[in-house]
Amino acid sequence: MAEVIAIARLGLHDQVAARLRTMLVEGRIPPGAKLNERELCEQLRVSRTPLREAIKLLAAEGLVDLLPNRGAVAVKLSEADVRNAFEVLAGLEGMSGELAAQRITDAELAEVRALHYEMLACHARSDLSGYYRLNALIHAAINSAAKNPVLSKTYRDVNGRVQSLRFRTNQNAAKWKLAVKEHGQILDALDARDPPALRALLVEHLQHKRDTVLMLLRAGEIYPHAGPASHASIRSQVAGKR
Amino acid sequence: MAEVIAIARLGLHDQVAARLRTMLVEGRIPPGAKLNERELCEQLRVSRTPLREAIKLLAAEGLVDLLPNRGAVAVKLSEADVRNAFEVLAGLEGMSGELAAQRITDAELAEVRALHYEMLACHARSDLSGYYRLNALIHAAINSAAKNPVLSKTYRDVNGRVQSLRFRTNQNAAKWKLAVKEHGQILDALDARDPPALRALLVEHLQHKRDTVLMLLRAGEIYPHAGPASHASIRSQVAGKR
DNA sequence: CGCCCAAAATTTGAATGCAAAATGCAAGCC
DNA sequence: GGCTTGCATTTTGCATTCAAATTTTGGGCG
Repeated sequence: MAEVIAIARLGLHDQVAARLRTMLVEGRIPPGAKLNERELCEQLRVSRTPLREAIKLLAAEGLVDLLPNRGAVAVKLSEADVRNAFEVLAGLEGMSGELAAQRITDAELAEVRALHYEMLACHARSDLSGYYRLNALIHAAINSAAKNPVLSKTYRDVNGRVQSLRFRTNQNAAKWKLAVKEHGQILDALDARDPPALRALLVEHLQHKRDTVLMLLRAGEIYPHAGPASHASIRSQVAGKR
Repeated sequence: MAEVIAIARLGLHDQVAARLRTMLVEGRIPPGAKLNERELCEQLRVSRTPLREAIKLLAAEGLVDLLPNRGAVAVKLSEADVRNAFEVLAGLEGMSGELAAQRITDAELAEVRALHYEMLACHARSDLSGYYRLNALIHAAINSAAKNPVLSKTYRDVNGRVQSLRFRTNQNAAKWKLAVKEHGQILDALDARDPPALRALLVEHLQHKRDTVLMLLRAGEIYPHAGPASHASIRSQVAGKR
């Protein structure tokens, strides 16, 4: 009997962090909101200690800003923050593709192809949430094929910052179709083991995603209706700390 | 009166984290060593709570591995870990250079040049530690000139993982001279605002640094004499978590 | 003599308690 | 009447305490 129990092998602070992460990404804790410790304590039914540890973790991940003696607030990304994050993300994803095209195994490629077709199925059914799930899996698979755990972790870190925005992005049909087309080209480049091509495609893919997010951000469809200037300024200062 | 006082506005856990970081980078806490909480508590004269928070932070930064219910250990980088970290670092630095060449201001360029000459002075005097300091400042300046805080933070995060190795690297004269020559070319490319050239130079520069570190790592001059296989395996598993 | 199991001791994880800082409010002052 | 100042309340930060898990050690058994 080997791995009978793999449950509860997780620190409490990790569970709390995971739940908070979900709440932040799904917008249940709106951007700019203060994270009241006592409130969250009784809501999550845990003590303050693991909660505070979780908050520290999220601060390191960049999902909340930690103001000394003033608690934590959910980050409210400015347009510049989004541009910066996607710029880095594009670089990392391009790098990931370049390496994946060199190092991917036949088995891994087959799996990516399978996921790709599943994604096409979701697109055909207009199953947006399923599409997003598969989309994330495909990118994760490519990332994994790059055979560089440090790269994967770094990508996850940066991606976590804009994940909440991507989550709320409801693409229009045209954008969606373009994204699907790009995914086809990505698969081709991967199949041809063409590093520069894959890099270029992924960078372009991310740029399109960035444009979509920015457009919705400007239209105020993501952060419903709020003054973006207020906390955005401190945000920038905090980002350049240490 | 604007910025008269900006003192002591630092949380205790941050101070502790900073000291631990130094201890780890300088090797006062050797790689692979267990971090005993009680021990460090009386050594740093703080309670366990801020210490634990600091350790969690360092774990997020990748400087220590956090084993559930078993405490933290200082990371002992395997050769693969070093390769991976430098691979990402080269990508980030290349990206940084590409952007810096586009966005650097004349004033920033002048400052980089000044730092460069200071570095040459250190080289002439065989002042290694001064050289390292200036070298770090130059790279930070280029990073800063890229005008992307997310990129800067990401670079710092990844760099922190191998900083302890770079710190212990005593270059030989030939390697040193080559590095200085490369820095000259880097300055030229920056001066010419040539993004692709600067990218290529920085990537190459990082690769050379990687080779130097790897050579010393293999020779056992960095991790004096220990079985690298033991903890390296768990290290890899831990790296791919979440 | 070596191996395995069990109980003690150490160590980590979580909860509570206490002190300090910040926020909000109200009264006094200009 | 608006602004500042002092006090009360709330909230955060750190220390201490309690509980759970792990490692160690001692003894018994094969």
